[in-house]
Amino acid sequence: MTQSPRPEARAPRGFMDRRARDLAAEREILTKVSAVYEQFGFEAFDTGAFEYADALGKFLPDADRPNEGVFALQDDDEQWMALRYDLTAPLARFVAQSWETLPKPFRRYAFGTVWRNEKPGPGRYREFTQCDADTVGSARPEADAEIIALAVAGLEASGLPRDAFVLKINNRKLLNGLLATAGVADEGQKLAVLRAVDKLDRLGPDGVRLLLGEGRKDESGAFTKGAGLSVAGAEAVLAFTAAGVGGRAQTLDRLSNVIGGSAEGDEGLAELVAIDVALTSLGVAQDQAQFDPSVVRGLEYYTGAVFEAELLLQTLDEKGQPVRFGSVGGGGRYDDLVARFTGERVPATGFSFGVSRLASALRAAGRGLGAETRGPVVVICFNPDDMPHYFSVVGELRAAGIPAEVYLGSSGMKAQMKYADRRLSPAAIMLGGDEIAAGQVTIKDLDLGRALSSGVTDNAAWRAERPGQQTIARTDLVSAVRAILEARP
RNA sequence: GCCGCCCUAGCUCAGUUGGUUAGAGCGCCAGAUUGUGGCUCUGGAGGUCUCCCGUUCGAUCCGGGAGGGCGGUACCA
Repeated sequence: MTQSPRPEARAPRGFMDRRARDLAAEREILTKVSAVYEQFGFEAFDTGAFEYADALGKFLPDADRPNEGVFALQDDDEQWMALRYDLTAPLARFVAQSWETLPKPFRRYAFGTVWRNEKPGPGRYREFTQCDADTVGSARPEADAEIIALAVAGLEASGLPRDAFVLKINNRKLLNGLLATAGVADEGQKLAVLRAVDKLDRLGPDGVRLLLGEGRKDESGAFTKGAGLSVAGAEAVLAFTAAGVGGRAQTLDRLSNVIGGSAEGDEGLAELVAIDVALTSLGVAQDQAQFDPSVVRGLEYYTGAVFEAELLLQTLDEKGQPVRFGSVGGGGRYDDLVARFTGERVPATGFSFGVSRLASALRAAGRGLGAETRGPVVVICFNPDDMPHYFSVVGELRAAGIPAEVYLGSSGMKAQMKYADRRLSPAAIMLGGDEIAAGQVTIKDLDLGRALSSGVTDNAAWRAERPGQQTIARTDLVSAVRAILEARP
């Protein structure tokens, strides 16, 4: 037999192993957010992990670079398939495929894993869970307003404090109108302007001014080419992005002064007015959803309103540096996505957030599942011959709704106690020869012991005291364990 | 993708001006404690010093390349 080298035990980079604590936090988010979304009339919906690559749009694998951006492989009929990189593209495909039979507008939400084949970074993985809610088939601004209200309600339901985040709203048509007035028609130039504005929070107005004009050299000496706007054009864009201060009505007033005149800009303004009216009657407060012209959302496919859920938390990392959480989710109106399949324009709008990102935001806000996940009641194994007794105990406990297990390792008693301690078990059950003969059980309250152990200095005394330990009639097992659980939930 | 820094035990890091057996703290395992978690003490396991090529009598250390990590920048459906 040939000696093959041992594989290195490690997860692929960008892929995460998650233990009970993280999974519990994510499951809780999923449960609470789903309830809110269903209350808004959105139905649960999911698609498969793979799509045919051409359905995913711009990142078409080719023979040379089949995995650029996505994880792709060839089906046995030679068709390229790719793991979905978001939940919107599969939705567009499904809607195009099922348009005739769907109730319209189609309102759905989805939790699902998505994959991106790109360089991972801190807080950036190649596999993660997204949650999306979308309305397909309504061009009304009220559809956008409902998505915004739903996003606010969903984030709040997940446990994010109301003052820990704000939904920022903008409309692509405003900037398009502004640029049209300034004589910018080139799509590439428009995109460069969007990218420049997107960096406002990081580079500040001066850095963005450079990027709107000729370009900017950063600290490392690298040069980024600018959008090539005139000085007047750049100033107009900057004035526009600075208009988002105060309540929604004030921002609208200020915007109408800055935008003035262009047909597309006026259309965008009118949509924001309608959104404001709807939000107000839906009870979404001024400090929960604001208009902010500096919000961009990089994506090319947005055609109207865009939103971003920004975290306002100020926290410090291990080194004491302030942490910018930035955006926890975003979305907007995309009226052209279904048309890629059908040729027919179908208006759509939606919001999306990353579940693990939200979970870490909740942790930072002190609202995460702080407690470790509790272990089961552990039945100590003294002698394998007595297994039937041990299993009848866990059987009773389980039947009473109490998580329980028999220790099935091979270590001695001390190690078994340590095991139960490490699992954060509430209690250990001891059923040695003596107890079995006497029809009794010994129950050790581990929580009580944990509370007392910090004050103990002498090992012999600690062991002699046996805090929280009681030997009772076997028939009282369940009620005694239940008493321990209820005393310290 | 581009630029910079880094890679020694499970983790955090010492160290060798290139010389036989590479260390610490924490963690892990065991004993002291025949059926008891913490503290303490004692002992133990665990390393091709990231990999490959080169220079050298000799490389964990010097040079080149690759891989991985971190930071910045670009991109981000």
